[in-house]
Amino acid sequence: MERGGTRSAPTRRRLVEAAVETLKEDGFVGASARAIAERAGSNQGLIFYHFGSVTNLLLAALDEVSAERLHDYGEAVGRVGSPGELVEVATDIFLTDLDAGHMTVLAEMIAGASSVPGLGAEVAKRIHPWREFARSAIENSIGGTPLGAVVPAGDLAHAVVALYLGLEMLSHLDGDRQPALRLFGLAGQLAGLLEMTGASSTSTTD
Amino acid sequence: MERGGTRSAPTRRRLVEAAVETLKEDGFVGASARAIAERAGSNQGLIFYHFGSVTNLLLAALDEVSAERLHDYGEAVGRVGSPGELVEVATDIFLTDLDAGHMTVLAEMIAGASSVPGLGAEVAKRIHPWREFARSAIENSIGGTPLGAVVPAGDLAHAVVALYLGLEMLSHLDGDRQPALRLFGLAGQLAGLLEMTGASSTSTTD
DNA sequence: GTCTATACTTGGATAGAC
DNA sequence: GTCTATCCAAGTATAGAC
Repeated sequence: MERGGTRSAPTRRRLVEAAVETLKEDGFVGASARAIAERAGSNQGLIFYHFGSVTNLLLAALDEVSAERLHDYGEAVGRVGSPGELVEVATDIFLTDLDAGHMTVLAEMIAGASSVPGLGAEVAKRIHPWREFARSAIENSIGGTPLGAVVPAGDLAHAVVALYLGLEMLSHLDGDRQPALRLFGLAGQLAGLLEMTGASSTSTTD
Repeated sequence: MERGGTRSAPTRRRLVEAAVETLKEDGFVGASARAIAERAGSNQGLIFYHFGSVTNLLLAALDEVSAERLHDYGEAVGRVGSPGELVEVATDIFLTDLDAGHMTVLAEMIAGASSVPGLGAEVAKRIHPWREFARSAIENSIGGTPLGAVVPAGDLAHAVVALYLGLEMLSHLDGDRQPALRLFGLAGQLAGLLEMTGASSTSTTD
């Protein structure tokens, strides 16, 4: 239901969506005010009216993707206990993100941050929740196990985010997602092995 | 010792070096013909004379870094046997690359490839040797062990390159190399564990 | 809030003098 | 092989009409 009077932000939203799409398809370099505005079906000047600068719009795009992804991740991981299940869900998430290009937005913003003063800190701020989410999911999965006692969840989370990012970039580069797929298969096997050797944390009453 | 007559390619080399530095400091977006030429102390037009386009110069820069790195890697890994030693050497290499910004060149080129048609394939071509090198080093290290029988070296190499890339991007983003450092420490511990449980491949005559 | 028009800057690329 | 000058396209950003 729409209000006839103000209807405050349809253009703003369209610009953000267009910015996301442009980052996915044309990368950071291709994400100019003109390119984004054209994709949004509106004009270039509105970007500066609504966001002040192209950079701010791109950050809004990153916020959008970040929020959406973290929401979906939370739903997916909510009902996960064992490491095996976690890997299974992570594989699913990874493939979804890869095909939809969600991570491309992140990767392009990180790389682009090298070129725009001050952007790095803003991007870092927005990546922190991803790492924190991974840490929490990992802790819930291996927190009570011997492995969890040896390997700090925070460090592992950092590695997972980095690997996630690197795999996306390589997959995107030559359009081949097979190597990444095989890796997740491998991770699944290792997780299965882990569940049999170490004590699992799922519903084990001692 | 310099020849007085032709002295064929000093400018060309200076441009390549300047391109490398510019990619490191200002990223793909900042690596314009004018910015590179200024850093090289020569003028913009020479880039097109020598390389035809900025993109070609950037690829030459990537070639340069790639060749130099693979050479150094080869030297370092040449005398490595056990997984523990491999991790040790890898840590050293990683820190060197991180501080020198070698991987930044790679990361920026991969990210920038999204924006320039045809660049992706060229960059992919130049990354292939890195993966192949990693595969070979891994195979030499765990090839004869039980782990090597379960985990394909090629898949692991892909993961290593991806992780390497991802860690560089995250470290570069917020200027904090501590998380990456802790990870390598962790990897060292795991490798040590591996050497004790599984059979090591180093000089074991049965 | 949206559109058109425009100022200003930077960048890729070429021509021509030296 | 190098430098200057220049063209043209694209980018950011603002002003002002609607």
